[in-house]
Amino acid sequence: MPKVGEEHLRARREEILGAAARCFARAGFHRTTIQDIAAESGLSPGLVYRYFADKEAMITAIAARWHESQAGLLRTGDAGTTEDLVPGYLGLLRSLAAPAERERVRLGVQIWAEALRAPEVEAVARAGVDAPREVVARLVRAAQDRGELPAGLPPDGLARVFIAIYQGLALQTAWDAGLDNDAYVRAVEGLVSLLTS
Amino acid sequence: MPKVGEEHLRARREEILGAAARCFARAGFHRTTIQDIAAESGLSPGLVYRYFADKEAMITAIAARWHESQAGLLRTGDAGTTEDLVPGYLGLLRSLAAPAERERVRLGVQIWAEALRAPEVEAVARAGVDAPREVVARLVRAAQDRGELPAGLPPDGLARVFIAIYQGLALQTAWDAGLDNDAYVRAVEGLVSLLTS
Amino acid sequence: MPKVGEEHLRARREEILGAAARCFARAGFHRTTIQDIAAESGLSPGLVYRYFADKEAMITAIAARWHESQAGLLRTGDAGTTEDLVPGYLGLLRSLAAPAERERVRLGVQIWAEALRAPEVEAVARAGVDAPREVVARLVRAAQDRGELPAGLPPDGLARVFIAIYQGLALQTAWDAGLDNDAYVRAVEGLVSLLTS
Amino acid sequence: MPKVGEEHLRARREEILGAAARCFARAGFHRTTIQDIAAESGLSPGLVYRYFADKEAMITAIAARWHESQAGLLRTGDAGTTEDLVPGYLGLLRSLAAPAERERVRLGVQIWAEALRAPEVEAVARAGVDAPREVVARLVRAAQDRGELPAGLPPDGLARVFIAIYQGLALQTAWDAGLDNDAYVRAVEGLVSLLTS
DNA sequence: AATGAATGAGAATTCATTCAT
DNA sequence: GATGAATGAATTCTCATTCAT
Repeated sequence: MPKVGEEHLRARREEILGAAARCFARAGFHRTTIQDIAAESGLSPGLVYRYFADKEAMITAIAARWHESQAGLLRTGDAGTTEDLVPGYLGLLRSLAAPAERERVRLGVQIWAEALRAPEVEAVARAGVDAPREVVARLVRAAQDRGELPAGLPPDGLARVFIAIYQGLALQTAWDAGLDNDAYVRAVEGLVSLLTS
Repeated sequence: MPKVGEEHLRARREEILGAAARCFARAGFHRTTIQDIAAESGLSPGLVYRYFADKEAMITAIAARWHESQAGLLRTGDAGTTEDLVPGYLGLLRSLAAPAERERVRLGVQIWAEALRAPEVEAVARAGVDAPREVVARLVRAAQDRGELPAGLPPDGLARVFIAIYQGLALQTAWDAGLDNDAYVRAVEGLVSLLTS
Repeated sequence: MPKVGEEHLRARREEILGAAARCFARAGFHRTTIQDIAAESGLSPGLVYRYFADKEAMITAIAARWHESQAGLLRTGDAGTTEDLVPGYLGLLRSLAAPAERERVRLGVQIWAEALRAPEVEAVARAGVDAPREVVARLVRAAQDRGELPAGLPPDGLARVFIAIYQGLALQTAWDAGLDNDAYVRAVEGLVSLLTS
Repeated sequence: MPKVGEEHLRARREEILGAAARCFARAGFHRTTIQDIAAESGLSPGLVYRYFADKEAMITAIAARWHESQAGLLRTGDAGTTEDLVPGYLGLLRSLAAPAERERVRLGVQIWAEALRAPEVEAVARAGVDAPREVVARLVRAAQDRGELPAGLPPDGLARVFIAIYQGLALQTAWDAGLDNDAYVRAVEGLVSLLTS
């Protein structure tokens, strides 16, 4: 009986998504064929379609997976006070330099572009930005109330700026893996310490 | 005699690129067909190939054109002192909210992703970032020498951060044309004034 | 002991054929997948192949089954004299209007078309027409001998005409379940009574 | 300039439809591939799609074409009085035996089956039956008024019976090109002369 | 016997590119 | 130069059939 457990199904799905992520990171969504993904995952093309309705669905799943893991990274630094937040954020920026993150970073940029055309991907991308933005904005407001941050700064705008600093670094890293991540992070650190002093 | 031909050639090329830019911004590089571009420009598909070797060449040309116009925007605020630079930079951020910029912004995001796969596009994109980065880094260094900026900050890193703040806003604007550009710019303004005070 | 196996085998086969008939009547031979038939019969796709060599074999079996049940209907009115035959024939025409016959009628039209390409189906279809044709022709000849039918009519041709009148009604009913079956049968009745008077 | 006249377009379309008709008559709609049609018409697969949106559209066009030519045949015998109609009808029946009609007849049967699944084909098939039915019914009514046909027969039913006699002969001819068309027609002739005497 | 996951050949369709006119 | 018809390779997706369990 090839009846297979729930977890096997899930594992298979992950296997395919992993292969797809590697292909997509390497060649982009549109230059990657289903055959490529099948070959990369060691499966047959037909089988891929038992797990995903079509290529579009795979792209959406990849985007969702990407933002989930992103959310996981964010939660690491998700304490509650600004002081705890800052080291987490800087760590997040530093992590972009890790060679293991190369695939993720490249994938992220492709997803950003894809979000402009695929509404499902857009929804996922937007949610992936909105959630942390709201968290950060709330923390900024709290810090302003405590007098730890200048009162004049719009919390939402500031949150967006910090997200942009992350996005821009990701983009620049995707283009040039050898960029000086440390100089970047130190510049950000300097800015933040000006803010909180 | 060859002058006219040259001019005409150039004009035609621009015409086609304009049509291509509209198509690409709308549907992305890979969902846009040569037939779409021909239709949008009012020419025949065959004629497009007299001006561009292939689709790849059109994408590269679009990317180059994009970074050229970007450079043009940057030059506006390219005075020499930090004080002149800041209003220009803030103006640049504000300009992203203009409806007329919508196409440019969307196109930019697509180019960022394309740069990951097409070396020619990557070269163009990298140059488009490196040039302003060096300009800004030089200005930062000068300002640090004059004591107008804290000495501890790595000029290159700081330049990258400002570029990231632009890129991230562009990305967020591409996704959501209705975002609060003003709040963003005020947050950046706050950061900058902390820096320069 | 083999009796039970035999019975079971036959029953299973019938079960599958019933499911296949429903699917085929609904969607045609070529738009119906083995998976559809498996789902409709509550079995697994693999199991279907223990009872039929391939899809072709199922279609042939369906055609055979159809003509068998058709033969059963014909036998009802298969007495021996023309007088007994006529009510049976008219009853057969009337039966086409029954909602329960809808599936059979639709299936029949599909089989007619399939017979043009599959020699096995053709053989079955031809036999299904030839047998009643010969019966009717024989009866016509007998009636002509008894002087109950005009002598000049070719018995075989007339038999074919009556078959055509059935086939055509079946076809028209398959297209439009709401057609006026009664008017049709009364017209046929009129024709027949002219013949036999 | 490969700009091509309207008539060339039309001719090309007819060319493709002709090739498709041959393929469809031979192998049925679903065993015929677009490649087959392209090969049969001496064109490339891609070109077929400049003339037809998809395979479905080709099938519908084939069905429409079939019924148009059918209507042409009918008009031949479309005089106005029953007396003129009868020879035309008998001629129509006889024409089914012509070898040149073999393709048409086989195609017709496939269309009948296809009409059960494709609404567009159904509409075409229904119109192809309804129009002559109404014509015949009107003529029957007129003949009844003139006392040339028995008054008791339902005109519409009788018209359907004559259509069925045609359809059934077509079907039987499709299966067996060698059937005795003459015997069939003489039987019909006998029936008709009983009716009108 | 039974399952249903897995296979992979095959079919429809698209579209970059060419080329006859 | 210009056209747009024509090409055909490439790609997505389906589904009959097999096979490990």
